[in-house]
Amino acid sequence: MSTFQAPKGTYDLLPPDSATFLAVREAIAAPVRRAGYGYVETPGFEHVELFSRGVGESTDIVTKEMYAFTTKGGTDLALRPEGTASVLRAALQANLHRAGNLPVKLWYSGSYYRYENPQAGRYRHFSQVGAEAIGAEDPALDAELIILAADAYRSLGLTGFRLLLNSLGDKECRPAYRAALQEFLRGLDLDDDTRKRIEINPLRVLDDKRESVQRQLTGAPLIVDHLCEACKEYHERVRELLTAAGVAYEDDPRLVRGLDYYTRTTFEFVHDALGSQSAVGGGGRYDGLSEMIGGPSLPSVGWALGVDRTVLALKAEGVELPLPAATDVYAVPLGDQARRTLFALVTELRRAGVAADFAFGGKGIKNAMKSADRSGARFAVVAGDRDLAEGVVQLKDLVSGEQGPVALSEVADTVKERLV
RNA sequence: GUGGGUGUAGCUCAGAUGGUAGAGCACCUGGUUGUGGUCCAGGAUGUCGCGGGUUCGAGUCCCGUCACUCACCCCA
Repeated sequence: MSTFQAPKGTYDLLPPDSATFLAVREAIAAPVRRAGYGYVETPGFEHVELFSRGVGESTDIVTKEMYAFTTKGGTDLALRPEGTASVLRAALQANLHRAGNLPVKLWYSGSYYRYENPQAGRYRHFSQVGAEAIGAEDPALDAELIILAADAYRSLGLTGFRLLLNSLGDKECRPAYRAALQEFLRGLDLDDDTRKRIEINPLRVLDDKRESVQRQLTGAPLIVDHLCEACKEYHERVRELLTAAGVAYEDDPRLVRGLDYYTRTTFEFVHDALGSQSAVGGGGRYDGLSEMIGGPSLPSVGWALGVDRTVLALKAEGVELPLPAATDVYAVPLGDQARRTLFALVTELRRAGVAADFAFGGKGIKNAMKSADRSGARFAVVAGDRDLAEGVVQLKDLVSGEQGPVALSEVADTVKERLV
């Protein structure tokens, strides 16, 4: 232990667990890559305004969870609390939407930061893989993204997740619904903070998990009953396409989500074995966000899936990902001559595409063999003067324990053959 | 921001009513001077989170503090 430890709400990714994280990131990314999404990487911080205008002044994310700071030059920046606003900003800045090939499809993978009290599944520094389809209004696009996310979870072997689906309406129908909801909520017995929320963002009151609040919400007007024809039609198409693709969903008329930019389709993937922080991923359509941050009208849809929480979900379900061995061959030299020869052999094996490692540090054979065992390697290559005089090494199968001489020049081919 | 729980060996954790700190696993050495995983024999390991108080004496009781953790809120 050093004097320092990772800051509150953060943790280090270390072997062997870190391999699972990499695998999860890749498993989530694979389906979107196959669907024509291109990789985008944006800075870890942005102008604070991008988030306050994009994500919404009334959201918790902006009002209390942002790591905001002022630079020496007087610029107000914030560590990114989410990905969508940055990605859209980057696309607009580079005029990707003018290349004439809408939608612009992008995916990303990175770290996000929120100043919150940590608890199970909730960290101040967390990882998301996200995908955004910018500049097209088409229910098939909403469905595509949802299907890709569901397929990603499935490919990992997860079975305990559910998909919650809702529509939040658009600028046609949402204002009327909002007013109706406000009127209903004002008549309830609620605390001051919640009363304030009624005026700023009434929809989010529906999401309150406190029982005292939920009890009063039973007769609340629901957005489903207030959708305009266009939204109703759109939502119905999304649902049809999901069903046709074999993706099960649950209609959740109370699903709101905490970011202001969502319109129409919203969804959340939840996992029931994760305790309080059950959302493993979520997203939705954000038809007005581009204009909010000074761009043209670009109806878009996207999602972000939490890497940390997906890993927790795998653990909760007892799913072990099939991770390839980090090392296939471990070289154990006896004596100086053998060190030179085997080190060269290790380099040769690596260049031939075989994962190989070497007993560094001049340990004794017993220790070196123990290291070979712990490396997870299938084979150990042992050689001393005796073997080298005959131009061979001893190739030992660490699973069966069988060992035999192999000509030095044939080690690579032999190993490759026996590994498959 | 607000509550609850927990801090003892590398890890998981025992240590009623205060009396000089333990187990399992892991680790190291040897049995095998050229062989791991099994087995056998032996071995090392602690500012008992930190600071103060009570006491002849505190891992144990009291106060404070820090860290971790779970939950509210919110979300990935």
